[in-house]
Amino acid sequence: MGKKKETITIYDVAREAGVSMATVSRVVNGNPNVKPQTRKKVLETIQRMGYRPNAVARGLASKKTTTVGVVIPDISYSFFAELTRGIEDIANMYHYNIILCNSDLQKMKELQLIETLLEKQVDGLLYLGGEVTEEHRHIFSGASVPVVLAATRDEVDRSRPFVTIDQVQAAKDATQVLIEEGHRRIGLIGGPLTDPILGYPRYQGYKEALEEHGLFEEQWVRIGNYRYPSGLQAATELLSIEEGPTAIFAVNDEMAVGAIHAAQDLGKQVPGDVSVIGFDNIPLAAQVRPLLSTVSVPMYDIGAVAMRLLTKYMNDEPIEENQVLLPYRLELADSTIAKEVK
Amino acid sequence: MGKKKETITIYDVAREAGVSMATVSRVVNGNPNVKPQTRKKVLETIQRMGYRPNAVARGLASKKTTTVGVVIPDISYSFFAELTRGIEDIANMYHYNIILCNSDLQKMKELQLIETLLEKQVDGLLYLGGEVTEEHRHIFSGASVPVVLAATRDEVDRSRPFVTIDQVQAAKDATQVLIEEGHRRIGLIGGPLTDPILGYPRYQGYKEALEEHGLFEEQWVRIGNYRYPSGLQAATELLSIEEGPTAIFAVNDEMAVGAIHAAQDLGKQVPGDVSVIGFDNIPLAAQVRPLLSTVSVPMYDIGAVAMRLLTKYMNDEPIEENQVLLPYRLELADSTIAKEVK
DNA sequence: CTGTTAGCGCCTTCAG
DNA sequence: CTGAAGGCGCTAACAG
Repeated sequence: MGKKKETITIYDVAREAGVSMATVSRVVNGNPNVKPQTRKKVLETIQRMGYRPNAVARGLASKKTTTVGVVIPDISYSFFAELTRGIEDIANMYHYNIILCNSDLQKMKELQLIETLLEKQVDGLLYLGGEVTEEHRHIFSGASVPVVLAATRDEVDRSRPFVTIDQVQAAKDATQVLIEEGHRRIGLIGGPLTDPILGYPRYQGYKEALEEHGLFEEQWVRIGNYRYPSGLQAATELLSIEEGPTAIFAVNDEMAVGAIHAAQDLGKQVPGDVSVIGFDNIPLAAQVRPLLSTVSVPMYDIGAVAMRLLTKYMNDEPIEENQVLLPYRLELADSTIAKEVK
Repeated sequence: MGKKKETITIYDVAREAGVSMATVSRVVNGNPNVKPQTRKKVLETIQRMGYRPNAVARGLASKKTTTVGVVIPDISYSFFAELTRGIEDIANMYHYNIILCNSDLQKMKELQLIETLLEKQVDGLLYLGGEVTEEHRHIFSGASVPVVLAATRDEVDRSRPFVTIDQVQAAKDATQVLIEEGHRRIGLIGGPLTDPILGYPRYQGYKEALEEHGLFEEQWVRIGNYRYPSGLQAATELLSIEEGPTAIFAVNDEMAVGAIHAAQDLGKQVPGDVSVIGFDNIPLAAQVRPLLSTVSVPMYDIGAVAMRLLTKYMNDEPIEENQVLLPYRLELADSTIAKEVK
């Protein structure tokens, strides 16, 4: 390991094969302007010498690294893991690699990572799930490479490309399901309302749906941190209230499953005594009893579409739509009573 | 977006600040041999001109990219997502970035990705969870950068560094728990026996434990693909047998949870009628009722330790141990009867 | 402490 | 179809 092999370069191959560096470069890059016979000879000596092209040198000379930067809140969240899979698959398909960075949604860390990625001369940048502040806008617009947002959007710079879903409407639809089931007291397990990406919009959708029926009551709102334990706890509180909620909308699946277990731990039946609906449709939703009703978000597709959009920018392909709201779907399973409304 | 800004280089800064490129390079790289006053002046003009160092050029000149390659089976598996988080955190701490590649355990894809990563001049390589074949050994030993294995090992080249756990012993311990509970018919939901990394070793541990008590019976072995549905199905089969198993060891948590649900769907109590124990201790294990007993594998630590080991190689630090078997722990919860044996 | 000078390995005109 | 030559932006001795 770590042997300091004397690196063999394009120059060595050229000498060995009796051609010029330019010719070797051409065959390495699949340039058609090479006589088949010459190409064959070069290919052979490349093989024989075990030559491996240096992508860094190529990057410096060509100003392309075939690498894209991906800034993500936390890869251990299955939501983002799924999204990243979509990104990587498409990236791979177009022969790009991805540099993955976890930001934990810390603004300073995000900005610093973006800066680093730009220094590394990525050909494009994908910024996932985080807030877009003034500083972000500044660095994005100063970048010489395309930047696409995924699972988030910029509410100020309306021209910034993005791929996500309509959070407000989806949350509204989910709440609507519970209303149509006849519930009058519907609790929310939300995310921080200071979170402009998920927390607030989903709260807003919930609120709008209830207000249209005069059912909104602040007392049934609890705030969690998107993780299972917080859902468990919030639901335990809500369900311990005398004359409390008979249904709960949790703004993501982890918290929703926490809510189901809270109900069960309190001896309540789901959905008999309490209906629960989640959001995202991560694998966990199908790995719990009762199966969780949820808003199915096309996580993989968000990543894939965002990456595809980015490749279009990087290759100067024509772009018809650079701001896409992907469709979501209500996945009604066993934690609510109503089945397949639509 | 994508504006072709005329790139400003170290040379521009030097001219503007009235110093040489070397000096600018020094301040950019924090070299102490610069008069404070000069440093200040340079820093100012860097700031003013909005100069951004080009890491590709630096990489070519210094032969270091501060980037490591990570080849992983599938980031959407929470096991690997967790592991990757450990890797990235440590990488970040040492100022490295990671290029992440999913291999889906396809040998050809693995080899091709490794090749690409080496072309990109990564300073080191982390190979996770996959089999190490002759071709792998060949490319690894030909690489001029260190390669560390994580969550896998090379059974042939006994010198290749790795970080993982003792799979056989852990599986044996898990099985032992069920034996000590008094079960005589213990089913296995395993992975493919052709999988030398997880499938076979965990099967082996199961088998050894049972054989020591004369309890091994081929008929109670079922093979899944590590995913929830396969566990559900395998368990449904096992539990439908007249005089079938009264306990099940699933070689990973997803399948184990599938087994719990299979039992419940058949009207059986867990652990009253059937005990279930899993393996890995992914978050899901704590998000199911009853809480899953499992073998707790330090996923994050495997990643972190492997990355730390890699940094040592990359920085030529002294290395005391380059093959580490991390400790695992039996996490006995509610899907088995015995509590905290130790 | 600071400047000069070679490259790092490859791509890309531009001639021929 | 092929070769020669000039960078890409930066680091790393080596002088001074």
